Amino acid sequence: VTDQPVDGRQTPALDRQQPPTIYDIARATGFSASTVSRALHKPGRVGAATRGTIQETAAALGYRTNTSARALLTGRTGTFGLLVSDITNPVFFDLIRGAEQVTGQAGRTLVLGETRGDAELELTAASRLLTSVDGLVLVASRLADDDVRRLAARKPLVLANRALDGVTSVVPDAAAGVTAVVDHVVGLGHRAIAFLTGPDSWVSDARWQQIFDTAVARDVSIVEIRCGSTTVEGGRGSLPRVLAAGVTAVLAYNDLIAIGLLQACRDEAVAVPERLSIVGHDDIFGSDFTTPALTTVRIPFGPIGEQSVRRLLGRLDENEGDDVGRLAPSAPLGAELVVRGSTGPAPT
Amino acid sequence: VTDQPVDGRQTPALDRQQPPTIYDIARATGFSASTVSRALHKPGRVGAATRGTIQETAAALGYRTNTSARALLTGRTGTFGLLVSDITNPVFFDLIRGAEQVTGQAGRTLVLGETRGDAELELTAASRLLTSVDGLVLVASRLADDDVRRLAARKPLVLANRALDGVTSVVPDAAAGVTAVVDHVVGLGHRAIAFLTGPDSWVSDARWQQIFDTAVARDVSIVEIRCGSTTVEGGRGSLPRVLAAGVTAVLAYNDLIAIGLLQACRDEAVAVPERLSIVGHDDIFGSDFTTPALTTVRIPFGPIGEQSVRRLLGRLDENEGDDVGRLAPSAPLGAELVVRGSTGPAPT
DNA sequence: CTGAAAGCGCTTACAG
DNA sequence: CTGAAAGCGCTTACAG
Repeated sequence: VTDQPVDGRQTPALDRQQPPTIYDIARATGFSASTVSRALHKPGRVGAATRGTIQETAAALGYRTNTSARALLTGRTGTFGLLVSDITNPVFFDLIRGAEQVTGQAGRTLVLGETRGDAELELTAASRLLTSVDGLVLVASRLADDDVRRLAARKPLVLANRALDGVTSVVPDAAAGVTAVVDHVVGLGHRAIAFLTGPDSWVSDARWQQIFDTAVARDVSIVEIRCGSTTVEGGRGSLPRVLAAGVTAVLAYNDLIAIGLLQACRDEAVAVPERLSIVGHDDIFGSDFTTPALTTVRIPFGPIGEQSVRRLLGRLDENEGDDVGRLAPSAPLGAELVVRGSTGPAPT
Repeated sequence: VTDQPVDGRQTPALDRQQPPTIYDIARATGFSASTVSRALHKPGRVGAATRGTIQETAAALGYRTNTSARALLTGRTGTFGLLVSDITNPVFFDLIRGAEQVTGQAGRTLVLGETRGDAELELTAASRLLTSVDGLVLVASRLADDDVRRLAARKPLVLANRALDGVTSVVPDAAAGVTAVVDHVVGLGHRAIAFLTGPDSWVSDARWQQIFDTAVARDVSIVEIRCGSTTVEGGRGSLPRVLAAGVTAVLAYNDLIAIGLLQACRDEAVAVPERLSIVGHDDIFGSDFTTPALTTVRIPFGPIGEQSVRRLLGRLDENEGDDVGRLAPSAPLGAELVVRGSTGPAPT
C-alpha cells in the first residue's frame, strides 16, 4: 500500500534489479518461506492447491533458486569437476562430451579444468576444484598415487583412464585392443614389430607391457622405440630410428605419432603399407583423413566419460544412503580394432 | 578439555570431516572471525604480525574459503559460463581452451555447457547457467535476437562468433579471409566458382554475402550449392552437384565439407587440384592430414575465446566502478589464408 | 499441511 | 588495527 506501482498489472519482478527470492513468493502468495521452499523442492509435503499457487507465482516472477544459498546450507553445489591435461587433445573430446551429457541429464553442471600436463598444476587445480564441487573426475591424471588418494578422501573422486587401488577408476579394456592389433599384424606375416612409446604415464607403461607380452607369446620380435614427444612432430622425427630397427610394422602409442610417421614416410617415399605397416591408437578425429587411412584401435572415450560421471553420481547416492542399485549398468568399455589402409601384408 | 586427543601435536583439522572455517582459525589464533576474513582477503587492513599468524594457521589447517558462502553474500560466484552448440566440434577446441585459460588466469572457474544445436535447449541452458555464474559467453548462438538481448540484460554476456547490435560481440575479421581466398583462386585462373553452403546461421549468411560480393567485384561467376549437412558426409554427397555446376573451384563453408568433397573426388578419380580446386574454412585439427593437404582459411579461435572472457572481465570491472582502462588490448582477430595442396591452376 | 526459528560460512558497515 | 553484530537466501528439524 506504500510504494507499489499504481498499475496493478505490473509485476514487481520487472522493475527489480535483484532476482526474486522465496520471500518475494511468500509475500505474493501469503504463505511462509518454509512452505514456499517445500512447494518448490519437496512437492509431496505440501497441499496440492498451495503447491499450485506457489509454483505459478514462482514461474510468473521468474524465480530461480539461488544455488549459492542452497549450497551453503546443504554442502552440495550441484556441480561436478572434470580435470584434463589438455582440452584441445582430440582424445578427450568425446570423453568431455560424454561427461557433460550425463552431468546435464542429472540436472547438474560440469566445471572444466585444464592442467597443461603439469602434475604440480594438476594438484593445485584439483584441490581448488574439489572445494567448490560435489565430485571430481581426473582424466589421465599424472598425480602421484598418494596425492590422488588424499584428494579422494575429501570428496567423491573418479579416475578416468587410469587405475589405482582403492580409488574408483574407469579404464577401457585395453588388453583386447592390443591383442587384436598384434594378432592382426602377425596375421599379415610381420615378424619384427616396434612400439613407438608415449610419455611416462600409467597408460603408456601398461600398453607397452601388454604389447610386449603378447608379442613374446606369439613368438615375434618386439622392440621399443622412444618417441621424443607424443605429437605429429614426434612421429615424424622417429622414422630414421624405425627404419634402422629393421621392423616391418610399427605400433604407435597414439594416432598423432602414427600420422606423423605416415607423413614422414610420404616425404621419404617409404611405401605404406607395402614396405611399412603403421597402426595408431585411439581413433581420434581426423585419423581417417590420411592417405592411406590409419588402421587404429578405437577407445570408447565417450562411454568412459559417461561412466565416470555415473560413478560419481553413484557415490553421491551412496553417501546419502540412497538406493545404489539403480546405478545404470556399465556400458562395455572394450577397445576395438579398426582396420583401414595403413596396414598390409609384410614385405617378402 | 573434553574430547580432545591426548596427543597435543595432532591438529584438529585431521580428525574432522568438515573442512575448517574462519571460526576454526579464529579460535586457533585468538582473533575474531572478522579479522581472519580481512587477513585472508584484504591483507592491507590488518596488522602485519596478525596477518602472518592468521595466514600461517590457515595454511596449516588447510583452510579454503567456502565459495558458496562468499557468493551468497557478494552475489559473485567467481565463475563464468561458456555455451557451445557442440563440444566435439573441432572448430571450438581452441576457443574453449582460450576461454579456459584466461578464466583460470583471472582466478576464476569456467563452466561448460552444450546445446546440441537446439535453440530452445540453448535458451533454457543459457538461462539456467546465467543464474549461477558471473558472466556468460555464447558461442555461435542460434538464439533469436530478442532472447539474446533479454539474457544480456540480466548479467554480463558476450557473443562469440556472432554480431548483434547492443550486445558485446567478438567476431573474427572474416572479410579479409574471404577476400584473400577469392583472390587466391582468381589469381590461379579460375573463372567459375561455387560456394558450398553451411547451415542457416549468421556466420553462414555473412560468409556467402562476402563471397558473392567479392566474386562479382572480380567479375567471375559464382553459384551457391546447398549442402545437406555441414559434415564430411554432406561434403561427400555434394560432388555430383559440384560437377554438374561446371565450376573449377569450390569454396566450402567449412573444412569438414571440404574434406568430404576431397574424399569423394578421390573415390571418383576426380583429380585435385588438377581438375578441381577445393578450399576449406577454419583450419580445423586434421585439415592437414589429407592428401593433398587442404587449402583453407585460418580463424583465430583461440584469441576469440580469450578475448570473449576478457570482455566479460572488463564488464565486471565496469560494474564495480573499477579501472576499465586496464583491459588488455584486443589481439588481432583477422582471418588468414593457408595455402596448401588442394588448390592449383585452373584446368585449361 | 504449515509456520517460526535457527543456522550454513562468510563479509561488511559500524563502533571503538 | 580489531571486534560484535547483522544479514546474504535457503533448508530443516521442531512445533502445532
